[in-house]
Amino acid sequence: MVKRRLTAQERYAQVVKVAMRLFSQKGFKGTTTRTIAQQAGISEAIIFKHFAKKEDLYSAIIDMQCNDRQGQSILMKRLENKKGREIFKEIASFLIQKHRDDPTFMKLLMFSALEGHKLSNIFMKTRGMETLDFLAKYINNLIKNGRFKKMEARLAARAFLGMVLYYSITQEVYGMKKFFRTPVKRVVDTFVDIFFEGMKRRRG
Amino acid sequence: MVKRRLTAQERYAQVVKVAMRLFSQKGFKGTTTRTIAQQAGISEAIIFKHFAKKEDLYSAIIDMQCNDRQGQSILMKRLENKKGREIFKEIASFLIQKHRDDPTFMKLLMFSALEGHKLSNIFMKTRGMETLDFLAKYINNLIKNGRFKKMEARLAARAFLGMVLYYSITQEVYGMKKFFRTPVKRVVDTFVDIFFEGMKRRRG
DNA sequence: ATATATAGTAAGCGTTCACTAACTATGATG
DNA sequence: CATCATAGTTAGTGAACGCTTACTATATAT
Repeated sequence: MVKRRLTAQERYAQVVKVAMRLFSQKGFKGTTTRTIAQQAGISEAIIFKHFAKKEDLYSAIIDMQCNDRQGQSILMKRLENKKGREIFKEIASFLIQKHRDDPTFMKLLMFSALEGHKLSNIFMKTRGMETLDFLAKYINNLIKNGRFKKMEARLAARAFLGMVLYYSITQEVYGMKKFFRTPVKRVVDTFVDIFFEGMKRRRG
Repeated sequence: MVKRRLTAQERYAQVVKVAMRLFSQKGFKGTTTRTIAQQAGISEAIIFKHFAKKEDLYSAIIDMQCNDRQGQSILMKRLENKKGREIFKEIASFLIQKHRDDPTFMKLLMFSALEGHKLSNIFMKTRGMETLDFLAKYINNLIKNGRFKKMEARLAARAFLGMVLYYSITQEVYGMKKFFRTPVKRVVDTFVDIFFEGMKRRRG
């Protein structure tokens, strides 16, 4: 088994991947370039051939994550044949499962926001807002056709995303999954039921 | 203006306070003992007279925060004359306002969870669970007297806290307050309305 | 086969980190 | 006023940090 020499692009991508994992586990300050090099199986100098400064690794991660529409398109496919309550169920279970299977990006985003890097800013302004607006738009439709009561749609969207994403944060980051092992389906059903019933327009 | 020499206890408390502020701004790894000393107006060596290791500052913060029942008792006083929907409104506005006025502890807790310190673990196991159980118990009462539908109370409590706390996180940590300036009252009314109506038992 | 571009390494640079030893200044007490 | 416990300082320590320099190994093109 001989290690093939990687091309610049391959190595670049690998280092970004390793850095992302480590930043999400230990934070930017908590991750050393030495460790990144070790985990990537190369010498430190190689990292600095590709990235002038350690900080530049963060920019590369931003590019990668902001351009990666894979997760979004998977979700959109899953939403195609759904409507009403099922839309919210699909979104909730998608998010909870995604973060349960791999909390890397969620943690990275939290670290980024706390450490004041641009990643969280850029991501929130683009992808975060997209998600919020998508939900708000959908909620607005339900308001217009009278199934939901009049309501500030974006605020309602934040309420829904709050239930779901704070659940993921407490489970995966705050370690609640050691104490609460409720099946995803029940969690989703409960959250969506509360939200959907709470949003319903009622006569009288 | 001559600086009085502080007693050991006074200095101890001051250093903990400064450390807490800095840890919440820059994280544990991102805060140097030099900076703590500077901000406290003393030399580094003094810190190590009180705390054998930098890590011990974290333990001191845990003690301080876990024993501080001030916020909780203020909230309990405010809840005394309230019932029904007003309880949830009071809790929501208390949490949102508290974190808006001073997000220090929220950020500290997030950093602690991400950096894997004991603070978040201990706090969640004690105070976090207390809050959750308080809410769950209250929700259970409303279920028993038939105003709320049958429901896993703890999960419902997490849904409500999720709306509220994720709102605070996005506002204060993810920088959403630059874009969303909705008055607290409207946010609280919206969230509580969704939750309370969503939880209501309905005939038929 | 040889030249050339480049992936990769070894070794160490100056700086900053957590932490310490050896000392000095202050203030309360007799 | 002298004593003495202790709050506080100065000036470092070795180790670890981000980053660089000067070099070697390997794949590819002619």
